[in-house]
Amino acid sequence: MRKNDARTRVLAAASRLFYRDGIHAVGVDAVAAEAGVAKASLYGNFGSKNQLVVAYLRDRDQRWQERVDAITAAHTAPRDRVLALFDAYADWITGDGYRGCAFLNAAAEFPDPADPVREVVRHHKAALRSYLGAQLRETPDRADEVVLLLEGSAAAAVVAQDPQPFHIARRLAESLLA
Amino acid sequence: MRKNDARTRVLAAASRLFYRDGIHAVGVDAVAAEAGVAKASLYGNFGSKNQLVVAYLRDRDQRWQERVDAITAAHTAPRDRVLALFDAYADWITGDGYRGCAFLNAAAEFPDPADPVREVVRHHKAALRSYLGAQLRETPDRADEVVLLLEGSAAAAVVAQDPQPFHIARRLAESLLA
DNA sequence: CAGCAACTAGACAGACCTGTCTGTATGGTT
DNA sequence: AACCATACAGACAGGTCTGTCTAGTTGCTG
Repeated sequence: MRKNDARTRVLAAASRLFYRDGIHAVGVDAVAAEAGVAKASLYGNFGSKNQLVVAYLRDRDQRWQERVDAITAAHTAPRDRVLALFDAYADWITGDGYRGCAFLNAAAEFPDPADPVREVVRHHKAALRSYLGAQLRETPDRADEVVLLLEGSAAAAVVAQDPQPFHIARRLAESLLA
Repeated sequence: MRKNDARTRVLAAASRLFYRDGIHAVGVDAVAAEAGVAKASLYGNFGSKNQLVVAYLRDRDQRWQERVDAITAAHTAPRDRVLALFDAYADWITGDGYRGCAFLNAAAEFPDPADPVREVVRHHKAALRSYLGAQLRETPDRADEVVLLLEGSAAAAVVAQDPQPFHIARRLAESLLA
């Protein structure tokens, strides 16, 4: 087996299970089985379940940044880029298995603000704010408002099980950025 | 001990612990101990932990409705009533122990949309939508937008540990309702 | 070819979980 | 006064959790 292959597969399995079922609800045995990997390899690579959770969120943050970059590349005007984000979020719920923002879900399961998990969550949200701030640098207040619309629609879509919140948010964002 | 006293105390203890630490992280022994009640009384009154969780959320929903009614009573104009909601939310985070919306947190811990827990969550959000719809019945689109702003700011405030999201959302709501 | 790092399966300890059960005490109602 | 629903404390069963450990296997590298 190639070096770090076990690590990669554990991370992929953790991402699927933690996101789908919730973090506390998934044991390390389940992650190892889903990855097709021995538990010792999981502990050898990550040290503890908590560190695996942090790695899972960091990985997800990185993949999210890459997706945002891909969306950015397809448009030039800041306004189009931001609106494309709403479309991407709406597409996200259309494919099944939508469970909302993995970072907000993790924050719900880890109450202590000093927990390393919460630091990753803050980092992710800061990155979102930073991206929007860069796109809308001439109207910084708009960036904060768009963040609220994105977070709100992601949360509302979980309950509604429907992309409509994204459509409402997008329409509102359109008029905000007019 | 008076009839149903144990039930009331269990519900109060569950509300404290489930909200503060998360539902999966709190065992029934901890709830019984916090309530100063025997575990058999807990099971006699609620049947199972899952049913206790449902009762906890229903109770919270009811208390929330009462608070909203109190806020409503202090204002007459629909616009003032809605804006007062944002103020109440901002006050909420100012007192410590803020952990966001208990219903969104519960939804994060109970992934199955068919779970009774999720039904209570949908009921709560429908009540919020219904309240705003009644206040803003002449501009129903505004109601959906205000819901997004409230949900978004509640979620963002958890991560930020700061009432600023509520201020931003309130400012945006003000201009929406102008 | 030898050695080493990373993998494998699986048993194990110790803690915690939910839910049940036994047996006793107590307060309100008839 | 007698009864009964409800409360109590706490042991218990059966399962799952995290994390460790043993022992054997595989595959790259010098």
